[in-house]
Amino acid sequence: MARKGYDHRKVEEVAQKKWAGLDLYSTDLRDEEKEPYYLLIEFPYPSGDLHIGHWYAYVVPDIYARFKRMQGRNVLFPIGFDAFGLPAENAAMKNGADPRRWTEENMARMREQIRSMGTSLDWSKEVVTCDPSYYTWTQWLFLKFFEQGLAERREAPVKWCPKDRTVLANEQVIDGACERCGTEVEEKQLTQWFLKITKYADRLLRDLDALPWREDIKEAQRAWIGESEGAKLTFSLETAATAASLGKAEVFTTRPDTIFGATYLVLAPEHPMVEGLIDFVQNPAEVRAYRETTSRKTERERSENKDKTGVALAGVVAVNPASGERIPVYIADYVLASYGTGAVMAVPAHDERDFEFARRFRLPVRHVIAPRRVDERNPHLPDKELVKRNIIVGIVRNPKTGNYLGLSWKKQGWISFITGGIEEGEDMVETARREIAEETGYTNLRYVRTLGGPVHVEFYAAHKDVNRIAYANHLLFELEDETRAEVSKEEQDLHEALWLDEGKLTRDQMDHAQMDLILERLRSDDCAYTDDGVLINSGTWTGRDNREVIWEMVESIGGERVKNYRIRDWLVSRQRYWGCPIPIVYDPEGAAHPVPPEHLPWLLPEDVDFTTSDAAPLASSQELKERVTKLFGEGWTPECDTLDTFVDSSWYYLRYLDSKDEGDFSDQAMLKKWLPIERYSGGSEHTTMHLLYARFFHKALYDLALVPESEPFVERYNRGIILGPDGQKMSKRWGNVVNPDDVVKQYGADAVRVYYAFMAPYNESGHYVWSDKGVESARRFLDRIASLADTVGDADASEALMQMIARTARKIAEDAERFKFNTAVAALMVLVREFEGQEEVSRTAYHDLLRLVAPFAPHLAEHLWEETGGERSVHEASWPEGAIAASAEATVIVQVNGKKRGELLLAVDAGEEEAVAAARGLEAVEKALAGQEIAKTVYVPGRILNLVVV
RNA sequence: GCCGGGGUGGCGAAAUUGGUAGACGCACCACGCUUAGGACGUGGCUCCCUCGGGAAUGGAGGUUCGAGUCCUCUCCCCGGCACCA
Repeated sequence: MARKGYDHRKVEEVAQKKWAGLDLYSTDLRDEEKEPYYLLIEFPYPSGDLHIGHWYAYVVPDIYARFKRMQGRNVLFPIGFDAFGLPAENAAMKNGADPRRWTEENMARMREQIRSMGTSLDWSKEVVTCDPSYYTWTQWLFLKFFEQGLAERREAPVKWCPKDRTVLANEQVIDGACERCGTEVEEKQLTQWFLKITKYADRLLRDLDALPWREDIKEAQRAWIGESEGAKLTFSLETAATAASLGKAEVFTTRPDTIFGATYLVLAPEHPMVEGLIDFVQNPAEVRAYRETTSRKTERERSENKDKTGVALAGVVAVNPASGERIPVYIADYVLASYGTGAVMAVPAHDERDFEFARRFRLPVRHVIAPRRVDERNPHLPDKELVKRNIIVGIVRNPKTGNYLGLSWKKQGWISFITGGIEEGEDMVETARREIAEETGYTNLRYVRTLGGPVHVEFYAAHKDVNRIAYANHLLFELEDETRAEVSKEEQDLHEALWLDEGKLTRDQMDHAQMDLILERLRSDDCAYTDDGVLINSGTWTGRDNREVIWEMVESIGGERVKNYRIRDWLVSRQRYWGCPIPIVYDPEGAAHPVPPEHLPWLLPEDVDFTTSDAAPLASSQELKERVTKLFGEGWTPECDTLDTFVDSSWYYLRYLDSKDEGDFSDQAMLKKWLPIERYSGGSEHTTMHLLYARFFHKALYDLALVPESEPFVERYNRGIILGPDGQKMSKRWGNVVNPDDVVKQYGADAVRVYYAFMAPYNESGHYVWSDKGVESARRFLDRIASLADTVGDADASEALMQMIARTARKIAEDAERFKFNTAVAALMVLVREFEGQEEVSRTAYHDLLRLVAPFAPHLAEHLWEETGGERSVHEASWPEGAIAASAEATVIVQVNGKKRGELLLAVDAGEEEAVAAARGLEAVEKALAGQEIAKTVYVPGRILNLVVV
């Protein structure tokens, strides 16, 4: 091994020049021979500070692009720049630079850096979103949306970032703070442009199912869209005193089955009806004050403080459409104006939030769903009379000992709490006191509380010979002292009282099928029961299963079955300069009109003072004002907001297919040929933003017949995150940012590529600590491959080596499909070791090796290919898929009772008898058998032989 | 809290989908080369051990000839959503 590594700088420079000379990476989109493969990576924002983590995003997909080309596919692997955005503007404000120049300088630098990685990206189709030739089509598409009613201007509460001085989309607000700068967002009522993504919520959700994406990505989108199925129910509002009609309030609920338990109604403070109702309430000042306070609260303040607040609309009542009951009406900020109908029917017995509110405002709790428990030890018997009863279960605790009072049933051997039927009109607490006294003698009891609502318990009551349904009400008492009255002879014959410690309170010990609920309710203070069960106190529905009748109930009260979504319309207006101008003008009356297509691109003005303006910077442009006046007339005014940059990036992948076209946004024939994109690789931070927006855009364009498919991306891969060498997120603040230029200077681009490929599987959400040692190790591996060149000769390669090459080629191809380049590189390492064992390496074999190495280390492979007499470029060579001969022999693992005791080299078609005989020849096997008889043998030819001796 | 994804050596990870657990690397240890260090080479490297083996894939059970892989329960970590009715 004479060679001590290679001169990577020279090798890289020469190779990159050679590829440029051969024009290897300009994809011919119209090629008819090769099958197309569209591989997409998220195009970068030209921030100017490309760190080593960015390499991960480019070089690993590049390995795949190169591999696919060698497999004979016509690979489209394009790139561009997402070039509008705030940082350019902020830099401009800070340094007085021009945003366009700042952006262009950064792009120039990044093009060089990305090329230096040895990427095979196709720059000939580059798109730059801030170029008028691009954004003219962004504007054109926006106007298409406008024509379809998918772009709409309306007043709405919006999230405002005071630091960036612009509104934000919901997706850009994280925990009530601006996603970009962390400033707490404010809520403002503004007139803004929205794209109606909510119209597509259902399809965005449904179409996810068929996509072969990772489940966590799909789940994140599902959660973001947030579908819930329920009903809209209408409550009439009237004055309490005179029953004069005050209109109708529509509520959205997912639990219309609990309608009989609605004990009050809540409107969001911002609900449009409230304004009108104020005239009729007895406490208008209070209502106004509450609305004022809530409107001043930020999103974060509202969600941080979950204590319920609200104000009654005194004198207003709502009529329950199911029961006709009149119930009070409140406004409270736990009801959101922006979700559902902005109004809810409150069912404290079966909704935790309503329960909390009811407790605070002392509103009644009415149970209408009873959990169902069936006593499996005592099930209903056929042909027995069914008797329903309301009962109490008296639970008596002795606070001194912590024990509970039970009854031991003499004949039956049961242990239970004290139970008894409630007579018509009898008070439950009185019933319980009476029963406890009669059955146990204890009379000095303090009533503590009732444990939740009634429980529906089904069992066969042997002593009465009937099938029973008991609605059990659990009442908790505490023993005040041991005072005991005498217990009658009859009762004493049936059972005797005994004290149970807490550990005895289990279903195993106690004769109550509802023990789980009793324990749960004893442990924590009672709260809402939100599960399913049997309807009670619900008029004619009483006794029915809630899920069975839920939609019948909706129908019977004139409700409407609807789906509701958490996702809100996409707010796209930005009060910033460096973005795509919204191609809208306003007539003197203030009505919005599209800028006619002949005036596109609707250019971003340049005479803008964006450093001082507090409103939209475009408002300061004289040129824009004059332009509008000139084209549309006196009194017409421009739209001064720009579009969210996520609009620009929602369709860029379509533009790659015809990036220079001045007559259309893309090319229909090419869209048909190249869509959908086979694989889209990016970062997890875009799951509920870019990725969702792009899917929405694509569906809207599909409905406009502008694209041929309704989903843009077949597969989506989210890569892991590269941490600094200290295990922290790379950041200038920590001083742990790894500079790619330094690393590449020392180890070479190929070493970094191999390091990233080998580090871990790509499509996983892991965090990986950057390690110089890892790159060093990758470099050592490359040096070994380079050293092999010195041993290349003209001899033929052994069949064994050629077989190993073929198997490795297949292994890498399989791993590459799943982006598991870590195991692919491992296989290459094993193969290289095999090469190192040869005295002379055959040229053909070595060239095969270089072809396998080429996607990973494209520069070195090219250099060695040329050095050892390869033609043109290794990157034009095909993937070496040799035939793999079936091997005649295989290692069979010999086990005794499932434990490995040895191995055998056997013909793959060896029979069981032969295998057993051979195995018995192994000393370790005989020893393990220890003379015992073989009861059973399991033989999988070519794999395993298990001898079982009981 | 709800939903999703995961827990395998000191670390990154493998494991033909029920058939040799830890491939391939990093780090570490020993030896060799060397004046020395580095680089390189050879070997070792889950734990325990009386050197025959034994235990081990977060934990506890189960199914199976055989379980990292399948089932039940449970603990922990990561991600998403969260006053969404």
